[in-house]
Amino acid sequence: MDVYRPSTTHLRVLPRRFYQASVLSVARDLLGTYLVRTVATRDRQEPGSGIEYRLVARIVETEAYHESEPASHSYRGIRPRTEVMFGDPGHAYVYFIYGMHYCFNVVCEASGIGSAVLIRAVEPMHGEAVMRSRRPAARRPQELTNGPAKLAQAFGITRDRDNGKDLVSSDIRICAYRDEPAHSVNRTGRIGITKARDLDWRFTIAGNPYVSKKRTR
DNA sequence: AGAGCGATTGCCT
DNA sequence: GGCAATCGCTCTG
Repeated sequence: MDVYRPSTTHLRVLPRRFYQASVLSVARDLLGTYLVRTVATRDRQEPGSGIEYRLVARIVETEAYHESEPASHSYRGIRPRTEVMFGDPGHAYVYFIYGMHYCFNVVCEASGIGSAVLIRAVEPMHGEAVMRSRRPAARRPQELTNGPAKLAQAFGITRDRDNGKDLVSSDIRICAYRDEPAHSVNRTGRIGITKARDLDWRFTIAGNPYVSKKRTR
């Protein structure tokens, strides 16, 4: 049996309207879509000749955040850091946490409403070699991308470089795959937060080995 | 101005 | 399971 590896040519970029919906439905619907980073390099032998490669991974775990609940960065209103959460849907919100990690989010709902979906885990499909080189601490394949800061590292996502980027047209995009198989969704409480613990706003693809480990606490 | 802490990870026992 | 790393953001005074 062949390894399941979607062809890059059969990935189509999700349109703006996909993101202009309730944060909970977007968080659920992002499962089974593909995070794609296109990297342009320069050929050493022939300067000027364009070479590019792609990092592709399937989204398997998400969490919703909304201005109406205190666990969200947007709860305190518009600030320099949270400005993009209140901006147009379909853009990247990247924040810096614990003095050393970045996390990648997708802005959704209408402009003016502060909401975003945190991408917590993805399953690599293309470009594993590059991801491994960026994640030397990873012992097992799952450790490449089974956590929000891990996948940001694997994809080279940082605040300076990527915060505010348009996911419809920039070098970071999210795509649907034509022949993506159906999956079942689990819904649980969010990980690592202390506020609004009662909300089941975390979505995972049931049984996927790249779903992040749940830590006690 | 300063304290306290966070949507995490990796190393140690 | 415990805990250090490391700094931007928020709140308090």
